[in-house]
Amino acid sequence: MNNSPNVVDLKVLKQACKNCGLSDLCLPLGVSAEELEALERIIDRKRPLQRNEHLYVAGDRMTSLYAVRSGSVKTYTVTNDGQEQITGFHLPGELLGLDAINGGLHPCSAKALETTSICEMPFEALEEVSQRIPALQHQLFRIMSREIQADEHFMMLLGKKSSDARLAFFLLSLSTRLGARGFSHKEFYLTMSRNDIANYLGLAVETVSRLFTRFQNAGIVHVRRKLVTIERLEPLRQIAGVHRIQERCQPENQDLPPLQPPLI
Amino acid sequence: MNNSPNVVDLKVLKQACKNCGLSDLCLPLGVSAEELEALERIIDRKRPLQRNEHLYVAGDRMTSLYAVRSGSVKTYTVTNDGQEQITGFHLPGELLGLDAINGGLHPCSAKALETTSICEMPFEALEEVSQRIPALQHQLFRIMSREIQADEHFMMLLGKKSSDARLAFFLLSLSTRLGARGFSHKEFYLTMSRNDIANYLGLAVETVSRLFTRFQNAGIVHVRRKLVTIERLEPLRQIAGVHRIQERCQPENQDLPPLQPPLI
DNA sequence: CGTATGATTGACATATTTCAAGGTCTGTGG
DNA sequence: CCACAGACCTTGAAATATGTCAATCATACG
Repeated sequence: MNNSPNVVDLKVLKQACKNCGLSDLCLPLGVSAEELEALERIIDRKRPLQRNEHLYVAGDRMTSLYAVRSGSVKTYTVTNDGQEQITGFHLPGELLGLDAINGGLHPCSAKALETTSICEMPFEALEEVSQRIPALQHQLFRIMSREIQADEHFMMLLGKKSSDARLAFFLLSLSTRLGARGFSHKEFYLTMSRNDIANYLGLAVETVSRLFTRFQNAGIVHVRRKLVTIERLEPLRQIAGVHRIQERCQPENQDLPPLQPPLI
Repeated sequence: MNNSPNVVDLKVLKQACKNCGLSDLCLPLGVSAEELEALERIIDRKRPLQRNEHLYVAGDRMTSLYAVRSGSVKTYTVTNDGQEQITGFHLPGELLGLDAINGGLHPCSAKALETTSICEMPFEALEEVSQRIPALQHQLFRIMSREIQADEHFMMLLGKKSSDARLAFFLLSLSTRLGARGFSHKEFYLTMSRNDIANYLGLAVETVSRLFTRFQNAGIVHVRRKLVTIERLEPLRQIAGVHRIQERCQPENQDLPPLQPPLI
């Protein structure tokens, strides 16, 4: 079935891009069938990570990029005053390690939030292959560009948006990304703790907790521990002040009471 | 002197990468002399922009990346509730437009803060050339990676740091970047307004203004309108809680009064 | 089951924003 | 060259969103 010359491990090859449901989210987008083979040859599938296991830690030499196949990963740095700062949560189909190309060392650590399987792509090989396959090079540029764009968007969130807008955005982002991966848009498990969410969004845990209760009392979401159900999408969008990227900006955030003010 | 076949405009060619003092900050880093020629052939130098002139506006089709040659540029989006959000200030040697590769449209607008000259690099040509020149491809990956890394760092600033840390970081960042470009580390003009700074740092103008006075009263910087003089670097670093990237993290932020508390 | 960890809730503290006023440049046109 | 207008910046006082501290509660896990 697979005529690759270097059959090291059947399990590895079975999981290659061709048969991966994520291929349209991940690298192979826009890469032809033959080109895919060249790509597959360099991609390795690591043993799955257990919850809390590290994929790499800050300071590690960067040798590969990684794609999440299933599960989820958080990346974080430790600031010099010793506190953790989460830089991102990564879902299936998303790439990890792009921030390390520049310096050759990982500036962040990456830790599995649940049992997670990962594809490893040795970076030098990836560069070499993308040297031969324009579509792959282009795709890599696109992926990095998308990351930059997302970061800019997130900077706006942190710089200008209130706590409720941040949480709403966070939930919508998860919903959209999980939806794109074939999971439910409406109902999902949070694989990260409230602490992680707060940390990521630049808020205190208590604030996040209060917001969940407020959202729930307002009938917008239902939250039971880690399980989130989005009940009404539109209000959530309003709260997030969604900024549907790539759309002409018309003031859409007209009225709507500010989420039942303090909601005493 | 230049044997390029398509001599359209002498002025353009005179300004090519080879003679550009910024080449070690900009694309050509790590590109050999011959390779440089191929690169130069596609780089165009636009007429300088006047203050407040746009290089592109959000929604424009992306055709080129741009490098700042001299002057400075701000990039910003307008959120759907109509307020501007500045996503970055760009100094000589820095690239613009990386966030647009993904969608093909510029998600931000770019506006000159002063008279500014720009190199234009048609993106398709750039991709094609970097297909042939591994070092250029690598350099592009690195530049995008660096951008991602910087964004992550900035996210931490916005999410976790106090207003004084933000302004201190901002001043240090300008100082470092200007220094790398041959300008003074210690004394420079702010080409952006207080409003722009506040907007960028996620603060109110008034807060920025007060912080400048506080820093000045503490003898850390001297500020007279747009002219900033850094008097004492270390305290500024302490306030910023510098996170010297790529260094082993040891708590270095020990004591030092929190900038003469409220400084009544 | 009991313990530990994470989540929630309340009361209080505070950094930063908002509102309001006044001050200071800078460029323009007389 | 001067006067003026408008933008920009600074400062103070009051308001507020969010953080901090502390206690309780729920859940998961050994």
